[in-house]
Amino acid sequence: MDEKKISMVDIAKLSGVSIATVSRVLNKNGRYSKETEERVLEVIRQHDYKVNVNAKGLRTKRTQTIGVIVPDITNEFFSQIVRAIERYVVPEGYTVFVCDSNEDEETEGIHISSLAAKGVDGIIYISTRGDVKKIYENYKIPVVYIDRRPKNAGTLVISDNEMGGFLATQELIKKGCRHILMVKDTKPYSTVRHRYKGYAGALEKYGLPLDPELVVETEVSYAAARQATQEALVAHPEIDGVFCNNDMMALGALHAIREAKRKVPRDIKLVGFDGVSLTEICDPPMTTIRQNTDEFGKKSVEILLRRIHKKQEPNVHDEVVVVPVELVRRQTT
Amino acid sequence: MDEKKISMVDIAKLSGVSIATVSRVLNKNGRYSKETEERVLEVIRQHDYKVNVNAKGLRTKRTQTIGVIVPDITNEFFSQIVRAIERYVVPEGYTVFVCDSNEDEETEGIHISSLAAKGVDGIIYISTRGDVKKIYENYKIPVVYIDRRPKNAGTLVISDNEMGGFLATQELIKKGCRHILMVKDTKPYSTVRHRYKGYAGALEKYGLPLDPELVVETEVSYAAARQATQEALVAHPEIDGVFCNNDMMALGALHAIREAKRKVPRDIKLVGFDGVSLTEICDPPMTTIRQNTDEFGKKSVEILLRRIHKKQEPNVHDEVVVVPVELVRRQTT
DNA sequence: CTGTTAGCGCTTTCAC
DNA sequence: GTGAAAGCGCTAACAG
Repeated sequence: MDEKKISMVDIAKLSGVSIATVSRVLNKNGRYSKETEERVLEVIRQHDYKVNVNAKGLRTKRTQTIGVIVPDITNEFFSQIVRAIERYVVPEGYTVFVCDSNEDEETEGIHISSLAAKGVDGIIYISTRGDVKKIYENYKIPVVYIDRRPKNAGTLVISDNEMGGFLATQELIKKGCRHILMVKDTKPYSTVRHRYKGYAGALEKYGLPLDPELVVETEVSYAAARQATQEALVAHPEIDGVFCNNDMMALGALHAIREAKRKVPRDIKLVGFDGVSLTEICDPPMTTIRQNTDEFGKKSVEILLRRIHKKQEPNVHDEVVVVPVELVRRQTT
Repeated sequence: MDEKKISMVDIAKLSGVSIATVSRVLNKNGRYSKETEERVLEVIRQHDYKVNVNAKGLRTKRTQTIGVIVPDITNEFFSQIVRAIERYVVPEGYTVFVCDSNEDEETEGIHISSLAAKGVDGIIYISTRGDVKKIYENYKIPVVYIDRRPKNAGTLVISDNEMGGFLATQELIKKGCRHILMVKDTKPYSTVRHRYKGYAGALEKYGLPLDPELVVETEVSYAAARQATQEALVAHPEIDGVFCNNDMMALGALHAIREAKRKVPRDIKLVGFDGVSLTEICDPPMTTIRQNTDEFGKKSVEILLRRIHKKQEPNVHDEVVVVPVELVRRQTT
């Protein structure tokens, strides 16, 4: 009834071999006969035996486990990344610890040291910090940073944010906008800086002046962006295009524009950033810059696993993978 | 430079005591003097020592780890639950494995056996299955089911879905609706059944007929709900209220109604279900039934930890916690 | 091809 | 109050 969990010793006894042989079969290390293999495997199957990952990890210093730290799992953009990471890592036999930092540096620290204590084989990290401590130096755990680019990050996978800002702004310009408002996040993330750079670059390329009054900073939320846009629209009635730092903010802008009795896209055109699902289902569906979250997952997993398996000396040289973004043209431009 | 990871032996040596003592102060097991404690703790702090959870788990059969299985992490409702679970479990020293089943039964199975192999102390499980295998019987891992109620689930934490259906329908009736369309999910989940029951119950209570033609089943997506609503509106122009199985579907309905040139809430009123963020930011903001995801996390963690700590004999009696829902009145009613 | 054996880092009797 | 020592379940020499 309450038989205790079956272990390798049991399997060994039941199949009449030594535990070493069982271990070899399990790990496909060779040096056993076809028949032994079959017998052992059969016994394992019959008893639904599973190796104890703890014990294994204790010996091998591998846990088949990775940690993922995200700022906010309820943000669809981040949950998409988590999902993509899972998609690529589970088939390789890994399980993922998901840690939500709540955009809080201290919480991040707690998560990191807890992940270290659990002996994760690697970490994928979207950092809230501007400057990251050297996790690899401290814990010898390979880390891949994604999305944001903090100082001291070694390996990272990021979107081509500058190109995104450029494409968004260019789209507005090509559709006839001459006075383009950019609604920026106040946070000093690299993503924000790069998108702004793209915005400025596009203006320059098309010979439009960069009016600092048309660049407003605001907290990254629907409500804040809505209000900021509303105020900007009052102060600068000439605005005929808006580029927002992300989709949620763009939705705020959309509603502010509507409130101001201006028509989208007739009077004012609008582009968001990220490509989350709300851009498809808002009214009208929104033009946006889509980030390739699947590729984020794929690339970061690929690099992390390579490092874990030491095919590449960890953090010997920094590696930066830039994932292309894509303009998704819909009905706000 | 490449000093290997510090272990309990090192701490013991450095503080001039035995490893047994170090272990005792670490676990606050008593039987050591105040001074020893301070000395050991100081050394631990200086060297930023962290216990090896693997080794500890090997001895104690506890990993300070729980698994959470969700159907789709990119669905805000589920990611909110994950977040709430984390919020309550991390302070207790646990880390959570998040597993996305992609609404697929086979994937769920893979996750479960992988979680078992990792030796999680417990599992919180939103199952896609109608009937669940007895995880506790097979693996001796305590499980708390949440949100959905599959057959054979022991302990579970669910919303008062029937009450939700009732409240939604009652709200529509009280605002004057007489022909209320219900857009249901086709899946046979308990949540769907109960919401329907509440809908029917409200109609009955207020003496309105239950017209089977006004109950349509559709895939759970924005697009499907939009189309279903559109068709229903054509077939039944008398419809003056719509209750949807979830918010995403309600948004589809909202747009179908607008497409049909009917005004919300003037001509047709609308209530969703879940209370995700889109209900606040759609236009007009939507009346909905809010599920208390925080309470989901809190209660399920509470019960799970109680079982893990054997304060309660696991699954001896089934326990059902029903979390109240709440009508959030906004501008679609 | 197969078995023996020494630990991995920790908890927990059992002595003192 | 403290230490010695026996494993937890597994891998990886090493010896045959």
